[in-house]
Amino acid sequence: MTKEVRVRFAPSPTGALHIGGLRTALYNYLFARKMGGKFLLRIEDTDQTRFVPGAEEYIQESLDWMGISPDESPWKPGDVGPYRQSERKASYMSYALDLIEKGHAYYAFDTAEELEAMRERLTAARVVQPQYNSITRTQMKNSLTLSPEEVKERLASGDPYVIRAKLPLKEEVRFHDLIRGWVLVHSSTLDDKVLMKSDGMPTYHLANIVDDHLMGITHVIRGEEWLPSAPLHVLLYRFFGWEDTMPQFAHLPLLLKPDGNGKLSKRDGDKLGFPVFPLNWTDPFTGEKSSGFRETGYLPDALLNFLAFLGWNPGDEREIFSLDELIEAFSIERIGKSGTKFDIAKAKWFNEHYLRSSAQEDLIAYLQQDAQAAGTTLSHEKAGAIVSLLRDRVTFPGDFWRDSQFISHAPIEFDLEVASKKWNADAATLLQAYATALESGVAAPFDGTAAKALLESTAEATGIKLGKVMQAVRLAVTGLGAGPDLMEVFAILGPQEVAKRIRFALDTLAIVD
RNA sequence: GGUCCGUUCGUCUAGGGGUUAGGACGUAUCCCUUUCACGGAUAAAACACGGGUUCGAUUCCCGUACGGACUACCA
Repeated sequence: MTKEVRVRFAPSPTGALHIGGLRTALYNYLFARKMGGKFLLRIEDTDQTRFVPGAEEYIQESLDWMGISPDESPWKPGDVGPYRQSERKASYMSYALDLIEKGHAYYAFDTAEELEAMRERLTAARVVQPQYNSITRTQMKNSLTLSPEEVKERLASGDPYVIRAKLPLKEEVRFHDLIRGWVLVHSSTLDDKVLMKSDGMPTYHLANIVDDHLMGITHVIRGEEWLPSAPLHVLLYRFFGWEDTMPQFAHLPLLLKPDGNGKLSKRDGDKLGFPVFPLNWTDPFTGEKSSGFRETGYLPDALLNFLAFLGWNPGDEREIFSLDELIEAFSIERIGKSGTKFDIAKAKWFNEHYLRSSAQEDLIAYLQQDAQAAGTTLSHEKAGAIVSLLRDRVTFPGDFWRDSQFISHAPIEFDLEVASKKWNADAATLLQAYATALESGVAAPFDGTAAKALLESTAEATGIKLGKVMQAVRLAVTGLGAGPDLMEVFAILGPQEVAKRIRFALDTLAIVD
């Protein structure tokens, strides 16, 4: 029997969860579900200087909103907790000491100034890459160069120190990445990374390996930015003697800027006018606000579908996938290798698709909410009519309210360009007659068909070709030159309101032809 | 600079030694239609470059170019 698949999403709570992080979480979730395994959330808060209040909750809420909640998390602990690294602090030191005992790590007492001096010295000597490594450590203050007595003394007197990994001078580090294949790195290009910081907290590298091991993680699916440090991680597994249970790695291609070059960043969203975060976020320190996909009007299913296809595809030509279908179709092998530019137009297309297939009642609820927020109320019936009218023409739920303003408000001014082209004596004659007919009372129900029949008979009676004046009719009643089916609009407005608007237009618009 | 990773239409991608290099978004045109959308149809649009290997390379290999990540007591 094979081991149960366990994967984790391990963000740091340093701000709003980036959309790229959300995609990483999604892929982890899909893989876990596909394999019948578990998806865990571990908060990597080992850098207390960067901790941002609210960030954890933001991560949780984002995942919940997307429908990809973890099976185990700080809020839903399984039996390998705690799920916050700050709460696991006590355990890391013993692992670091174990490494020292095995000869794979050492104490280092160098001050920031000494490290800086070392880098300057190496740069001056034209060393291409000044780093703390198997060569330079022989000239630094650490437990490899100092006498055992002095080390003991410094430790006892509370001298600040870090623990560094002792990397081999010459060794090929080779590991298999599920997405990239074999990756080969020579240990001489690696440096002696800090494992334990002087504040007693582990760095990412140590905490990550220890926790993944302790939590039984079988697959590490993370961003490509981790690829360069993966060899160090492999070495650490080896040092600990955990190589046989080392997780498999899969390094995801990055999300890139839509235009030029580089990794997609917060600024891009601001600049190009689309969100790069799942939810709205206000930085608690600077007060800076960032908009979210949710508040912009993206449906979770649409965002899910869009995100899944940024770097992955099912291998056939289907594009619309529910979460369940994504789970069914997902495989790590089909994740691409190259970076992916973020194209918001495609996201909109997905959103339109999902919006059109949404339940009528949901859309009515959106519209009624917006109306309420604007200080009015819309009856369920009227909201329903508006939703039916606009359903195929909107991108976001908020568009229902925005694009139906002409229904809630009679025009006070008219599109002058359309007026100059389309408003003429024939139109005025027809509208005059139509308004009179409406005012003299119409049989209920006044639906789109009835409105149209009456308009057609009026046109016939006045001898005016309807096709020639339709746009003028629209202009008179809505103030606009284009829009949804006019007769349905009339039905929603009702005969009295239509007549009233026509009278106003007749009084206001000058005949130019 | 160094190390590592990558490169098929504008974008997301399928494909893979011999194909009219397929799909989707976007764009354009046409149809539908009282307008605008929706929908339908059609079109323009790609294998970064140079060497190999091969009967044949977009596909395999090597270079070059370009892009990206990393290069902290951040993750």
